[in-house]
Amino acid sequence: MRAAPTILHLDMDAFYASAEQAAKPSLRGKPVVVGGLGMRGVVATASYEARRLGVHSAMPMAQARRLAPNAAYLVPRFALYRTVSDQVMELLGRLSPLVEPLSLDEAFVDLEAGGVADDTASARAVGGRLREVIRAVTGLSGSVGLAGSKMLAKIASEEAKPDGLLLIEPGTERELLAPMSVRILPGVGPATGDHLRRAGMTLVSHLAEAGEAELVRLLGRAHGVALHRMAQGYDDRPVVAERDAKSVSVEDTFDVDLHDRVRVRHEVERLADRCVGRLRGAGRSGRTVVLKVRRYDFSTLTRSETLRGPTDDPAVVREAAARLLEAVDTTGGVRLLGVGVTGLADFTQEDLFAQAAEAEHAAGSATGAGDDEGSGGADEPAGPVVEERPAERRWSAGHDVRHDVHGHGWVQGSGIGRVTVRFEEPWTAPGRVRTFRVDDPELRPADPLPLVKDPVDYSSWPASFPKSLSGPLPPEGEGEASRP
DNA sequence: TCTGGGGTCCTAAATCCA
DNA sequence: TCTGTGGATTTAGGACCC
Repeated sequence: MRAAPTILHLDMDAFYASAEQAAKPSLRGKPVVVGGLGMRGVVATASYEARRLGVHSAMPMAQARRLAPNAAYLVPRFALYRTVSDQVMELLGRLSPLVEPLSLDEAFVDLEAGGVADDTASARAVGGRLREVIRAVTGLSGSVGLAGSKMLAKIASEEAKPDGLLLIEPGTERELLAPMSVRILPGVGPATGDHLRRAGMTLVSHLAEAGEAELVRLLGRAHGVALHRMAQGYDDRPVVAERDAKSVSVEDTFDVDLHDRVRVRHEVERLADRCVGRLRGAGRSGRTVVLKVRRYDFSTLTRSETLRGPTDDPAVVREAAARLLEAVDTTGGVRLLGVGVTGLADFTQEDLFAQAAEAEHAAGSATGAGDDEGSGGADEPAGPVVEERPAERRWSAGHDVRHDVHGHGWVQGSGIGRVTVRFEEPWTAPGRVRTFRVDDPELRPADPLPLVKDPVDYSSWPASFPKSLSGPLPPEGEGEASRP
């Protein structure tokens, strides 16, 4: 364990929901729930207003609607979140070459490796400034945890939420952890938590007292040893930048269970194509193809097949997935299908063969430009299934639009030939609502607007601060959450 | 009243091989 | 040649994370 608390964990507060509130002034201060709107959707993020009503992530959407019938329900807009995330990660990258993103809204930063902090005071100052800059650039708040290890930095940011900063002083780690629930430790989820509770261990102090041998007996080698160390506040995992993906997968849950075997086969092929599209988009290839099937009763099984060498050929993956499906009993219905590829490589063994072959008969088997993300397999294999694309434009709730007369807005809802739009921009007051025919020629889909109109120039941060923020450093912990 | 989608890591059994 | 051992690889499943 390093002496100084120079590992920083940043966690954006209720990220998706906050981004939607920043984009849509009329939703600020109101409960907002972002997640899948289908009949089998779950909550991805709930705003703090919605959390007060008992809504939390991973909750079935139907349950959320009962708890918060008046909340705004929105589908996630990953393009927007990724844009904001990129801004945040770029700022973190200025603090240190060692930035480890965990998701769109979370990352570790090794401040010491970046040379921007080497003691408690400087770390706290950098963390505080970072929060200011993130707010100025993105319009959103993030919470910061600072400690001598990843685990403790993450626990600190968790405790600091929302919109706070917490630094764990060196030497106070064990007493801080001791009275906390075992569930705060990374790797202790519902199952392990239950397991430990049945053994009489609910607090971190219980784990430390139990001893390594006992935990290993209970949880197995790797988990037991790791947990015992964590319980004592000991964690020397380094911050690792740029970790390569180890697998690529796609999956779909269907609104109603699939019973038709032909349809199931067809969906598996589509998933295989989508998976390969993503794989190619990342410039990778993979050797092991995995099929995932969730049945009507939620029982889940996987089947996998390892090829002789890595591939990024859609036909190869499709055929492997189809073979795997042959060995699966789907009577009773299929709830979810997934296709994945693991054993990733940066090259394809068949590359040379494929290139030679393609050069030969230039008439060529469909190279297919299969790199499109999302929009689904463009070219269907010849078959009787002709999917009619709905001619009517789709206006999905929450998405941005532009009207020739009324300007920028977002879709509040649509149905029976009508679409309702609220006209407002991130920097305007809450706007008016108007309703149009779905085929109104003056109404078009639009890209999201940036959340901040004229961001202060932070291009030289952290080397220097703009005038408006270059006052003296706040005294210890001012304006930040203090330790409970 | 049900339970998303994208990943990671660990375990254990079976199998193969030197 | 027979037997045993130990490792690596493949496969399936489970837990966990955001």
